[in-house]
Amino acid sequence: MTTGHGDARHSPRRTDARLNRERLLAAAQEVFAEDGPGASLNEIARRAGVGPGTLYRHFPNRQALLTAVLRDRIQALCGEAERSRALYSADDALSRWLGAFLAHARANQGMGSALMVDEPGAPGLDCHRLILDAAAGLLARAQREGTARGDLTAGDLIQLVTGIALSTARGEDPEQAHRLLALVLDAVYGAPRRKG
Amino acid sequence: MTTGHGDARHSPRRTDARLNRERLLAAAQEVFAEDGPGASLNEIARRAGVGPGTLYRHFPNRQALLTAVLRDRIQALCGEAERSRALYSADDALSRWLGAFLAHARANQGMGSALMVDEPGAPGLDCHRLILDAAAGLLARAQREGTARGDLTAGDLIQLVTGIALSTARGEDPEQAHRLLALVLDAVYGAPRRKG
DNA sequence: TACGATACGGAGAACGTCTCCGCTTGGCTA
DNA sequence: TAGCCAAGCGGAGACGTTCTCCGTATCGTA
Repeated sequence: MTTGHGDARHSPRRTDARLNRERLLAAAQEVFAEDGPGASLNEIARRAGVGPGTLYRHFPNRQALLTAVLRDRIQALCGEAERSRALYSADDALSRWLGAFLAHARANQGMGSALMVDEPGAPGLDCHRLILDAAAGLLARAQREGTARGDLTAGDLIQLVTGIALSTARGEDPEQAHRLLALVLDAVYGAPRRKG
Repeated sequence: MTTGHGDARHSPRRTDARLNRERLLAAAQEVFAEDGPGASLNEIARRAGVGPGTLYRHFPNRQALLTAVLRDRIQALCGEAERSRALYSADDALSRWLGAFLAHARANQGMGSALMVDEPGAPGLDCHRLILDAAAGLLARAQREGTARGDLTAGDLIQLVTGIALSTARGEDPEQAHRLLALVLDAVYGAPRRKG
């Protein structure tokens, strides 16, 4: 893995700038977790101990900041897909990973989902493609070696699970997301049913 | 049908007030359709030709305005459930109505969905229950007379379709929502699959 | 140590939500 | 028809948020 690739792209030359960037990411992680993806960027800057201008120089908009915060986790999530692939059967690997993806999207109060849904800039695309590729790999294998139905694209699958995350993100029933995912998985593994 | 019931509850005594309320609703319908549920309330007031204060007296918050705008459509939607019930088989009635519900939620850019997800105040509850009851009626019949699986609640079903609406509301592929709904319907009518 | 590029920070413009209160106006009563 | 008064209007303005601009401070280098 090219360790320096993703990081070097955004790391400033001066050490104080790099430090501020890290402080901003840490603060953003906190505040987003508390107040959701619509949290005040001013508050993030304040908690990071920098001015608003500094925040906006490092991250030109909310989306860029969200993407940066989630980048590591999403990379980890997609790495998990590889491991899942090695450990479990084709169907189980897909199911488990979708569960992890759902948990991730929900834990971030739809932030990750926001990345999938809204994509105003290029930064979101990275994560979108990353997730899409991970899902596509698992799905293709489940279609080849498992029982997943063939007429299903990774994009649709991700969109559906993203929808579950979005609609249950603020709900009070913590089990609901699991039930809905199980329902969807039933469809994924069930034979396509022709409609008369 | 008690025609005056829902209307009388909110109609002001003075005619100018009632007129302003109607103007506000019309403007809100326009602006929400253009800019989504996060549209500027000031802009709505401006386009209605009233001051912001007037808007906030009639509708204390965004949610109340959203609810009022959607109220008629939601009532119509739920009325459609009754008609569907009479015209089609149990399964078809459910499928068709869910399709209509999805179209409604998407057409409103997640407004209707916002009603389902966020419910800070009582006004949202009306619509939520209305929709839930309509869905529950159709689902119960499809479970009794049709092939819908028994371990499924109307709440879960609505939440799932709401999720489709949310995640596809801003998407560019207009067919995706239909595909996702079809997939979900496969699960609804497929036999529950026990997981080892 | 001195210099120049780099980055900081906060003032402030623009916009949004929502409130308050003095003025207007509709509808009832005589 | 005239007059009263409560219901209702509207916009100024307090306050929060996003995002920009530019004078100033600081880092890294020579």
